Amino acid sequence: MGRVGLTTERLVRAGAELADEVGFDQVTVSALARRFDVKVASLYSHLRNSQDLRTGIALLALEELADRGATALAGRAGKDALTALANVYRDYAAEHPGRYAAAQLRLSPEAAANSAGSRHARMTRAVLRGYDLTEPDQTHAVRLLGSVFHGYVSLELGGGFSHSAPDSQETWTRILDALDALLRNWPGE
Amino acid sequence: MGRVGLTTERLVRAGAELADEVGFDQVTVSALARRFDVKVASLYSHLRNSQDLRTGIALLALEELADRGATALAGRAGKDALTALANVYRDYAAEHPGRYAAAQLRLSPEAAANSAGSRHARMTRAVLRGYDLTEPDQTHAVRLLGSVFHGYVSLELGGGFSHSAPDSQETWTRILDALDALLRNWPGE
DNA sequence: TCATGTGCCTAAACCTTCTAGGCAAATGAG
DNA sequence: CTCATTTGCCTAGAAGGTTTAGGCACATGA
Repeated sequence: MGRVGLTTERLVRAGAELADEVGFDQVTVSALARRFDVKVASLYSHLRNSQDLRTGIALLALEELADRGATALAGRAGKDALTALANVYRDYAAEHPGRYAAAQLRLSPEAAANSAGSRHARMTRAVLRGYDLTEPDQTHAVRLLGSVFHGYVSLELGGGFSHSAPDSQETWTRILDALDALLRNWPGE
Repeated sequence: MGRVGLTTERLVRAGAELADEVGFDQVTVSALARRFDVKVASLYSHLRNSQDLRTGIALLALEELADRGATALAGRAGKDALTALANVYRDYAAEHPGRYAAAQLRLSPEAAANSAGSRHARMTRAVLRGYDLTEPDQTHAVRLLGSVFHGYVSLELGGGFSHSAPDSQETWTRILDALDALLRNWPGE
């Protein structure tokens, strides 16, 4: 039996693909071993445990999302930037539902610190530079946008908006309009 | 060995408690059997399978949430109603994190039809009666509120807003102010 | 060409899910 | 009250996932 050339990197990537195909909670060390046609124990030279694999997929997803966000925001401002960033999350979730689910994994403090989480916060702040908000309102707005993006995408992914009129795309567009209006006219205290 | 008096009902309730204590994804038929000091196989007279248990917990959580919502909305309108319903979700998630996680479970179409899901949609519509929205804007607004409530609560539960200023309660209050302002001034097309 | 280390292996323990079949306690009919 | 039936929890066991320990062989660099 020759060597297959396993690395943590390759395992995490394959795990991410597996997650998109069968769902994040069906990602198992055994299934991954099958995919590489290798015995299960062999993976434990590259992974501390199965949680390690899941964390790796989560970190990968967060990086990919941040990369897409950075690209989308380049050269945009105001509502254009808002829409672009919002669509990054929604489109990524549609293309990679397993990875998106992974990105919601509760990370340990150390893992969170090493994650792209802060890039996401910074991107949202970048969007808000197009609106006239100062602290602490800007932080409130960052959290609102995070909530809406995450909430909408995960309800949509769960099938919450399918099979009922009006269609989800229409609502999405109108919600972004509404957020833009709200940010331009943020209520003072 | 006497009989313990297991029923599906009791198992689901105990499963919900277990979920709140150790997390929804740690809820297992084995752990439940341990809790009743009974052999695992005994539970299979009352549960078709472990997914059945999880679904039962999800349905219980949705009912409890809807009950709390109905109580909170009684006699309230406008922003008062908006705040009351929003706090139902947030407080329930804080008190019962495992059950709240269960409520996010992707249900089969049949289970969803038997769930309290439609009560939740109706409650949100009831809140919106205090604002001047007609279809299809009302549906857009229902979806926005669902997204914000769910998104905020799940980010908060995941620890997203802890250990950074301003504190989460402050943001929550300001987000509800902002949503109220937005609904009173919903942008037309 | 040999020494070393690494990669994947076998073996085995332990846990969770789930099915089949059995005994005994509870229940209800006569 | 007694007996038949139902029901509740049991033992046994298969199948699959996680994880550790230890081994052999292939790759690498001296």
